[in-house]
Amino acid sequence: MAIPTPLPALSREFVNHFGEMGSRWGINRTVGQIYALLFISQTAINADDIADALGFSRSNVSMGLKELQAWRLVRLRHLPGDRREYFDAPEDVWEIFRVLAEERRRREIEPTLSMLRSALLQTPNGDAERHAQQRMREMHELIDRLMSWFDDVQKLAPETALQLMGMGSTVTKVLELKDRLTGRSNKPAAGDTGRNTA
Amino acid sequence: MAIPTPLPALSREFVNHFGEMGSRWGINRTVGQIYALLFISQTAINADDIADALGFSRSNVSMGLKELQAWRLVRLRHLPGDRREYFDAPEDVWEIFRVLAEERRRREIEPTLSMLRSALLQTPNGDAERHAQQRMREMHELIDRLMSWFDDVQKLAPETALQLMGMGSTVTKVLELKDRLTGRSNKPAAGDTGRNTA
DNA sequence: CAAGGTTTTCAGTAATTACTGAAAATTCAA
DNA sequence: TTGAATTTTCAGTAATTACTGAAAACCTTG
Repeated sequence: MAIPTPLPALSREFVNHFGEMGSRWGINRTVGQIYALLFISQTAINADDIADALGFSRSNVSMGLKELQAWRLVRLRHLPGDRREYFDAPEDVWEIFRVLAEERRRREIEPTLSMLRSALLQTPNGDAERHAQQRMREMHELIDRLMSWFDDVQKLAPETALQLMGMGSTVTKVLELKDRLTGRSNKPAAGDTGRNTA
Repeated sequence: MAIPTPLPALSREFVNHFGEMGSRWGINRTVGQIYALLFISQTAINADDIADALGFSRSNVSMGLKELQAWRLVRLRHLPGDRREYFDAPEDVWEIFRVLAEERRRREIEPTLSMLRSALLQTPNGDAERHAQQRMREMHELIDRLMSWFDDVQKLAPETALQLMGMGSTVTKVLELKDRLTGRSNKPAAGDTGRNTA
């Protein structure tokens, strides 16, 4: 179509917001807007329509879609009798969150974990390095715990996980009870990951 | 000192890594390196020493420290008999994580929540907008749940929270038990936040 | 396998962000 | 209050990242 259909006001706001927030989230304006558009769209759309709707060049949309695919946030679809590629965003918002968390972990956390692991294997030279290494150990330990806990939560089915979300205070109570029953301190021994396999 | 003391190899690696990852974490190289240096440092250090150690201009360090203070990741100290400002990073890594999560939430999530809230108040025009609004509702609901759950966890003392981290699978078991006892479905009614106030 | 439709690549350019040095502002002690 | 020590600001420049248009590559099907 020659004159691109302007987005309705509500959608426009949403799309613009994602564009602006993009930089804070580590993606660029284009990518943010494309994702927002796909997220609220009722049907799968093709690259030309996206370019029209958002006023980006076709090549920019192509790159943006590539990045969104790398993030596993959009799916490539094919419509019968149409050679063009259509895209949509998965429906289940919990699943979207899970994928996002997984990708961020892979890109933003794993590299640091592996740097820390290698640093912890080295022999420190002098007092300053010994202290530095100790700090790295503390950081590694924290990330490690956060990650294995996240693994556990991630394994849960969506409904169970959502239910867990609402149980913060309840869980505390359970822990208190457990402590009272077992009458032990919470402090795990050094080197213990603290994970409960029961 | 005229010739800046070169950082020991181990520290150098850590600092460089934080510099490189900085862009993925939404901070720049300078800020990442400054934070890394403070994190592993045994003592508080002043801006000139940071500039020397990392080879940045004094003004760049000043800006970097300002940003780290805005993130509440570093503290300003004063040494008796020295007019210069010294900085250090809080010790407790769990506390650091908490502050970081809080700040990211404020900067990266709250603006979106408030945009969504305002969008949900509007009256949709036509089918497309109605669907778009429904999607926004789903997104809002998810974020809302994640955040109130995070509030709960955040209230816990460090030891308890760390312990919770190790309990993912156990918590699932508790939920299963509860369901078996009460014999009800997990699906909360629409509009229900699902939070358990018990 | 040729042609038309479609997507991707990439070199060049625009826009944004990071960094510096010099100057201004601030702080504190004398 | 002055001035030396220190920090902050900011205009200019460097470096990086985003975006475009044109051309190349990649299909599909006639």
